[in-house]
Amino acid sequence: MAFDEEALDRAFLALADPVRRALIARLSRGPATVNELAEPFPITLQAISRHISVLEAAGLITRTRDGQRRPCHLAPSALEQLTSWIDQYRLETERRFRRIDALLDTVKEQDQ
Amino acid sequence: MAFDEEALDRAFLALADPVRRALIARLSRGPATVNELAEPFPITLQAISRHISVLEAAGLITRTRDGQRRPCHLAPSALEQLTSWIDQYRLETERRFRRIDALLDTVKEQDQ
DNA sequence: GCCTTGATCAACTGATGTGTTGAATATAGG
DNA sequence: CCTATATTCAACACATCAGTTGATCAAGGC
Repeated sequence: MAFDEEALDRAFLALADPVRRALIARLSRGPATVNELAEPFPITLQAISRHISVLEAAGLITRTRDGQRRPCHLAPSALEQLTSWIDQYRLETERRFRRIDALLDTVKEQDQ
Repeated sequence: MAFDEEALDRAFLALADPVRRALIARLSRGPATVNELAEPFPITLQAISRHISVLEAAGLITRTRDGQRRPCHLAPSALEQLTSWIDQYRLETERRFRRIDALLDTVKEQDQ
């Protein structure tokens, strides 16, 4: 289930916020409930709840049910798809740079 | 020069738009001017010019000068920093998953 | 049943993003 | 010089985002 354009929009937009990135950092160390996630932040629980919804809609986290709690879990496969998207262009550019360097070396050889 | 929080905001926000991602895809195949970049899109040149400014402010592209043209070049090192940011949390999560799997295997052994 | 706790929904505000049009700047080229 | 080309600036409209407060829903514990 590769990301379509709208899913990429949602995923990158989700990462474009320091609070949501901090939530991801926290979740990389293990699952947590909404209350646990909200605790370190100076903003309301409702604001954190909405940040979590954004991360979930972006596919970056999943949620389970534990009584009245809704624990959040990081979704590493979604993160992996984002790095793949970025890397395809980064690697293409780096390959191109290497080809240019090689060409310049060839010209320099002929110059001698 | 690692990305600080605001630089991450700008970089991920820059990627959270299909036009800007298409510009990056185009630039991965080589440098291009504003006019060249704008050509495939149904929006105004000014809108593309601003998208390019966003990419430049995010550090994802650099610009040179060629007479009246301002060619754009993709900056692979900035892309690399973004994948590094994502990967630190993805890899931590995957390590944690493996530890849990190993623990479950141990329990299963003892159960037999 | 009833109150508490965990979490979400709804409505509103202020800030920011994305597009437009029209004007301005700067370099190229005859 | 003068005009055409490449690009940007400025001002505006419209949509979306991030935060707030107040109300609501759902599950637990007694």
